[in-house]
Amino acid sequence: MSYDHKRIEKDWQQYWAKNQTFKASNNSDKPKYYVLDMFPYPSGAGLHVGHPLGYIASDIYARYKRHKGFNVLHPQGYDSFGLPAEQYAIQTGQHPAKTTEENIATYRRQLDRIGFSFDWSREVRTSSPEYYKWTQWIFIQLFNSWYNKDSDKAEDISTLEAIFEAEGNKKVNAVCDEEIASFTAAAWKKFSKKKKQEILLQYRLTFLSDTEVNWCPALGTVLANDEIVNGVSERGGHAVVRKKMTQWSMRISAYSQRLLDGLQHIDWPQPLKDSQTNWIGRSQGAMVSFKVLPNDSTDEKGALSFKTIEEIKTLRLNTSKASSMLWDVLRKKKGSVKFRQQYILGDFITDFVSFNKKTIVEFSGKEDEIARANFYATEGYSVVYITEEEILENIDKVLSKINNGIQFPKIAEIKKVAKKKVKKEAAKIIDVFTTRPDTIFGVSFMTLAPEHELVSQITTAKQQKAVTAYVEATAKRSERDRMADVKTISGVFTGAYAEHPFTGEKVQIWIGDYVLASYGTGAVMAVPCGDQRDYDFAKHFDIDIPNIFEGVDISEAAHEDKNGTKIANSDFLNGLPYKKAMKTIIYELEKKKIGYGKINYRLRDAVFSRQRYWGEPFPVFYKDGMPQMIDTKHLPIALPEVEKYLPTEDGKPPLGNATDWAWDTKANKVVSNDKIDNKSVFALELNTMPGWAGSSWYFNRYMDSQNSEEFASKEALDYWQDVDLYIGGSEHATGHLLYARFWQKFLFDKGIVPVDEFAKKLINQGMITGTSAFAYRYSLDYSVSYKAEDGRKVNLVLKDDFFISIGTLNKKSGNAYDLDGLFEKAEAILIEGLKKKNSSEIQIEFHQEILAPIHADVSFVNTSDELDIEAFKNWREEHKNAEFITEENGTFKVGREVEKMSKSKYNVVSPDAICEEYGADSLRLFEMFLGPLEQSKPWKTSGISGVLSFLKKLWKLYHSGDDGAFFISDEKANKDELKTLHKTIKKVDEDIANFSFNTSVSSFMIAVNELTALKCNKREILEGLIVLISPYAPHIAEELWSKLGHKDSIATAEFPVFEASHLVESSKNYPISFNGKMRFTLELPLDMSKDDIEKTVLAHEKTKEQLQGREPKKVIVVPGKIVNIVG
RNA sequence: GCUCAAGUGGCGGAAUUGGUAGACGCGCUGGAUUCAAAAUCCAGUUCUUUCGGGAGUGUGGGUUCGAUUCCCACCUUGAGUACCA
Repeated sequence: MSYDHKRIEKDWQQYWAKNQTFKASNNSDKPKYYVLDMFPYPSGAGLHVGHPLGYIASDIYARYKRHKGFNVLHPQGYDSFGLPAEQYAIQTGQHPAKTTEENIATYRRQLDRIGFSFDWSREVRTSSPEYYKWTQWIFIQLFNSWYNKDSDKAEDISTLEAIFEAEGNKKVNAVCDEEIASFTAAAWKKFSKKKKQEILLQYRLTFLSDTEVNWCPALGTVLANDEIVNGVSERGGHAVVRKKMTQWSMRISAYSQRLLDGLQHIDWPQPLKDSQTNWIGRSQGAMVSFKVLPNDSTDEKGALSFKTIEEIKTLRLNTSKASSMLWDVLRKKKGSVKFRQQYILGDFITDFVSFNKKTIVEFSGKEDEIARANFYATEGYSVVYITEEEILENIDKVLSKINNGIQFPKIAEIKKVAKKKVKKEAAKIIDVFTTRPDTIFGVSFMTLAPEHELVSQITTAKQQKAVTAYVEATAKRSERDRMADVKTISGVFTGAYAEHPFTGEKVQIWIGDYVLASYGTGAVMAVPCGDQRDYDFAKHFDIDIPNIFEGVDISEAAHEDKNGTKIANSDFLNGLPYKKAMKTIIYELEKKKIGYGKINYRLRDAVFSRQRYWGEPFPVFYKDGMPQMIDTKHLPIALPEVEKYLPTEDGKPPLGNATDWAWDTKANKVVSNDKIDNKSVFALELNTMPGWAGSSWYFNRYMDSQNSEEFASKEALDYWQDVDLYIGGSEHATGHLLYARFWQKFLFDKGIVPVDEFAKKLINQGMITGTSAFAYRYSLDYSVSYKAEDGRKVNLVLKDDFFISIGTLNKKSGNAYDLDGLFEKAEAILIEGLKKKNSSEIQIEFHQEILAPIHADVSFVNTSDELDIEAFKNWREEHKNAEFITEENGTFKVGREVEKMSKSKYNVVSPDAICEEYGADSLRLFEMFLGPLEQSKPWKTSGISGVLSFLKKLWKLYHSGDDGAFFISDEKANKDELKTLHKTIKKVDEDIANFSFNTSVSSFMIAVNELTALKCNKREILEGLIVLISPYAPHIAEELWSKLGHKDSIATAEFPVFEASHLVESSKNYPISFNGKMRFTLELPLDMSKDDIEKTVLAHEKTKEQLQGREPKKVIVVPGKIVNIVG
């Protein structure tokens, strides 16, 4: 009976499904073990052989742990919200849920075929309402929480309200918006309900704010930082621009330090930890305040000159094209909204104003913007800023922006502006963050980001023009441009000066785009002698470079090394090394109240809104412009049906197309938009959650995935605790893996989960790349000219394509293949043809020889790299008549190159085809055998024959009867057989502990080869052997196990126990080396003494031969290991 | 630029508390079986050689009786990051 993988694998897969062999129990006497894979996004293309690599590894581990007596949780599910299904919906109109459902079915079929031991009863799908009910629930928990820095954890918002009630917000130490005005308990009590909500919103862990976001116009959505690669969208490579929008954000920054600290307690790959550390970007330093000196000439920054009625009339006539376009639309606005153009309000002329809606529409970038904004704010107007470009680009969007502004007046902005007004009246201060406050005496200028709010206020009249031009130029430059030329130094002097806080000297204030508005305070104190960028800037603009380092030459470059140098020319810091100087200066700054020690993080709060359809809807409605959470007992808020999946015409997200998307607070259900009255029925949030929402907590849901009452029961959470082993790709380092850690810490703070890190150990599996096949096309152009009978000269241009086999190609020297034979042939054909035309003078000219590699589908290539020419010809019309120049033996060899596995490169190999031809066990073994799990390695189908023949040999060991019948002897095993078995047990135990699966496979091969040589068919050996192999090749293992007479699945059979006694040897084959080079070996007893070994070796004739009469200088004997003779 | 990882036969890779480099497999070569092919089995396969041997783990140094393994410098490749003050 021969090995029939198809029958065996089908039978056992059915058996496992029927008996629920891998269903994990939530209570067991066994110790628990949780093995998790990163769940897949079910794409339309299905799986290729690269995808299951990690799943196979985790499955082997899970099965191994079951053999070792653990209660194993090994679940699987789908991260099924996402862009591709939505893009497909936009193109075809097919509902993303349907596409997703179909793709999941394909995935499931493919996964089942590989024989994974998943507990499918716990499957989750992020897009199913039963699941996202709890994603919404977590969102509400975040909304109802604030971060208390004193207790260093998230707390319920009610504790914050209690504090406000009792003592106002002065003593509150929270992670919150930076600009919150302080208030007393009495003031708090007097605030309106709305005002209270506004204030609380600034403290919540998920909050609404106007943030600069990465807007991708092509995708019509906002992207997170980690979704942008090289300045373009990760998906599709579309341009990304900065844009201000009202968005939900997650206050992940509150957890910066804890996310950093937590890394020390988890066993994750160092490169991954490094990249998270890098992403969080902690830097220790100090905040320092610099006072801006008043400008010498104060007249030019004063109020606006008043304009006469005549002037205004002229203004109205001379409006720009964009302005008149907008006015044309605004004047027609229906209902209560009535706009006026160029209307005087106080000292200012508004662009457009609506009195009854208290809304002003202004073109951005007015010179007196701050003064205006202050005035408008104090008068209670909300301002919508627009630009000419926006109008010209899409006037409908501008209109919807204005509508939005009317509907939801921007509270935050009014507040900020109001505060700015207060600030403006006081002395202007530039705050900077620096990691080197110890170099403060080396400050010779300051640089502000062009976007810095003070720029417009401090610039002198003389510099105004240059500064405005520079600010505008920078704003226009895309992120990509700015990134592309890092080398160019640019900047402009503002004309203003700051006062050095210690020396009192005047320090020039510049603006420059090397300072980023989004990091620190958007301003730096420049120390050219200690920072290369400041140095370059100073050199470029000829600014002083004072040296404050003892005995360091700074004539060529800045001195950035902080250790081993002492500070000089720095008053009280003179002679101090870095660490002491840091301490001293921070002490001085704090004493003078002009600064303080501070730790800064690069990690930004995460934008949580997406303008998409296929994502979790927010459980949020808007009342009086303020977001309100829907009571958790009414969850889930199901995704509404829409007719179109694109954004609406007025620029709202796709959910704006839904007709039933309003919340009835009396009936507590979603109702038709018609019913919105803003009394009891309100508009629901139109954004959806980002892709990372559902994946940030799914590992907890698996513990109790069918629970409809709770996120997961306390018992389940307490039992499973956390993931013991998590396997997935390294591409999620700063996305999923950071967000998931953040949510876990939050849930831990709230007492919902028992641990604050969700995965103890994580392994990044490498990528399996494809091996593309190439046929080389030789393109030949030749022109023929001849004189026809009538005397006319005729030119013919002909073209021929040939494919050349790589072997033939390589045999030829030089860079081009010698095509003499072909030319002759072509010539003959032509001449033959032309003769018929009775031409006399024929000239043939060969023009071009182009050699181009063409991808050939890897399925046309056999194990010896030979192309199936017929299949290749039929594949593409243009190759149908091409000629093939083959090897001498008539075969056609393709060229090979390793590339990423992708459809467009025709190198994708599907696991289905492999399972069909070689079987799932072969696939599993081969993927492991390819190389170390964490390494990326190329797939080459030809290699799989090795593991298949291993399985056949294994099968034969158990079928040594006549005609290959199953035959096992109950005889006692001999020493050699036991040695082979126990050697293998030891190796496999070690390998699995080190996740070195590739070497276990080779030790199985060695074991089977040895046992075959020993003609071993003994139960004592073969029962143990098959349990060893079962995690790797479970189907054949089950089959042989049942043939051995077992009624139960092999899944929980006890793993054989290693006994060292079987490996004890009595002698050792010593390598005898001379000067470290091994020359021969010598079999000696292991209990021989050092001296005896030395004597025996030196007496050996081969030693004498090697020494050729010389006396050995030294003899090194390491018993049991080696003998080395130094001559 | 910075950070990290890795460089070993024709190919995937094995060997590190420093101790026989190339396990295991692919491919290739020869042979057996076969009318033939597939499958299977046997032998060989780092390079070089005057068949005694010699050289050899990216390059150049160093430590050591002994280095793929440890140290220093450099080169190459891959990944991440990008003016982070």
